[in-house]
Amino acid sequence: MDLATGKRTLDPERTREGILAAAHEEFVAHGLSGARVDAIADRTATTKRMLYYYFTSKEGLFLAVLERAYSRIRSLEPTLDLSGLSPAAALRKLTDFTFDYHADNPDFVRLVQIENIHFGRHLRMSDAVGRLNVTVIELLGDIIARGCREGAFRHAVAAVDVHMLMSAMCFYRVGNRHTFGQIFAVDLDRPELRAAHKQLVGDAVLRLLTAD
Amino acid sequence: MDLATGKRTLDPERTREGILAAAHEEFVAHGLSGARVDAIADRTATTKRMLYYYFTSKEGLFLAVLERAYSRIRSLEPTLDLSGLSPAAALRKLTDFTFDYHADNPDFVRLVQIENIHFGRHLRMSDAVGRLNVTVIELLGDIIARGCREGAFRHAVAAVDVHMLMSAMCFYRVGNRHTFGQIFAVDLDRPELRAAHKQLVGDAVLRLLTAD
DNA sequence: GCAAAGTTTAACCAGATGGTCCATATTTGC
DNA sequence: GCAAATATGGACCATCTGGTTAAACTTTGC
Repeated sequence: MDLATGKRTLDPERTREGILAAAHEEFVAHGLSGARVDAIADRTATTKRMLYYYFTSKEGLFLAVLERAYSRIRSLEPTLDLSGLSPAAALRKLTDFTFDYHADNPDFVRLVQIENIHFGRHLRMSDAVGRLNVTVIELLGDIIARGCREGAFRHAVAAVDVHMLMSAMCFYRVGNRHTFGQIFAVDLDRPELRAAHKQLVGDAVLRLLTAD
Repeated sequence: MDLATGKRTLDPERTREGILAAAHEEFVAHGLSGARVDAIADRTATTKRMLYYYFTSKEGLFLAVLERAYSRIRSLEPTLDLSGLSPAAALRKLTDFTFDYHADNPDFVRLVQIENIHFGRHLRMSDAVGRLNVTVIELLGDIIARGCREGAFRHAVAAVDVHMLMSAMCFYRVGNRHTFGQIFAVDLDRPELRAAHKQLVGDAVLRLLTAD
C-alpha cells in the first residue's frame, strides 16, 4: 500500500523478501515455537494473510528462512582464493573464515540450533540444502589431498570429519556462549578472547593434520 | 491418590521428582516454548496445580530441570580416577569420558541448547550451577600443570579453553546431528563412526597440548 | 485429639494462537 | 479492453494456553 497515493502497489518479490526478513528476526529472537505469526506480520509492511499465501504455514516459513541462511554462508566460501597458498596456509585461511563467519553471524548459529531442537524436521524436506553444502567438503578435500601429496599432512583424517571438528569449535563458542559464559564467568564476546580463540582453533585444526 | 483404597497419599518428594521427570521429557521433546504445561501434567501422577505449587511457573520448572541435568554430569566426573596416570593418559581418559557422556546423553545436550536459544535467561538466576562446574576446570588444570612440569605439554593453553574446545567437539556432533547428518548424508549414531570420532577428538585434544 | 501447616484435587478463565473466509485490487495475455 | 491469473487486505474463529480460585484432605507438633 502506497501511503501517499492510497493506491496498492503490487511487488511480490519485495513482499516475499520483506516477510522473510521479518520472520528471520522473529525466529532468531524467539525460536520456532516461541515465534508468533502475528508478531512476524507486525514487523512486515503487509498482512498475516500474505505469509500463508507465500509460505503455506509457520513451518513452511521457517524452512524458507533456514534455506536462505544456509545459502548465504555457502555463497561466501567460494570467494576465498586458496589456490596460491601452501596446504597449511590454505587450511588456516579456511579455518579463519569459518571462525569469523560464525562469530559475526550468531543468527545463523541460532537458526541451526533451533532446527536441531526440532530434530531437523524441516531441513529433511529440503533437497536444495544438501547439494549446496557439498562444496565445502570438496574445497577441504582438495587442500588435504595436496597436503598429503607434499608430505605436510598425514593421511589419517577424512575431509568431512575435519569439517565437523572445525565447525564444532567455531559453532560452540557462539551457540553456547550464554551457558558457557555464565558457568565459567567469561565474556566470549570480548575481542581479545575472540582473537585468542581464533588462533587456538586454527592451531587445533592444523596440529590435527600436520605430519609428525 | 491410591486407587485401591480411594485414599489420598501424601508424598511430596515423590510428587516433586515425578513432576521433574515428566517436565524433563516434555522439554526435551518440544523445547521450552513448545512444551505444554498440560502435557507435562498429563505425564504425571498428579495435577497441573502441583507444578505451580512446587515450581511457581513454567520457567521455574525449566530451571529446575536444567539444574538437575547439570548436577548429574558433574557428579560423575569426580569418580574418574586420574591420579595414577601420565598427563597424556589422564587427558585422554577425561576426553573419552566427556565424549561418551555427551553421546550417551543427548537429552542433556538438548536442554543446554534450549537454554541457549533463550539467551541463558534461566541459568542466570541460578547461583548453584556456577559453583558446581568449576570442578572440571580444576581437574583439567591439574593435568595440564603436571604435563607442563614434566615437559610433556606446552604452556600455551589455558584450562578453560581446553575445556571449551573439548566440549565443543563432543557437543556438536550430538547437538547438531540432525542438520549435519542431513546435509552430509551421514548417520552420526552409527557405532563405527562414533568410535572413530572418539579417537579423533582425543587426538585433537592431545595434539593441541603436546610439546613439539 | 485438635489446630496449624503442608499437600492435593478439579473446575474455571481471560487472552492469545495458528489459520481461514471472502471481498477486492492489480497485472498479464490476448 | 477484457477475462483470467496473480496479489492483497482485514475481519473472523475454534481451539489452546499458562495460570488461578476455592475448597478439601493429610500430616505434624503439642
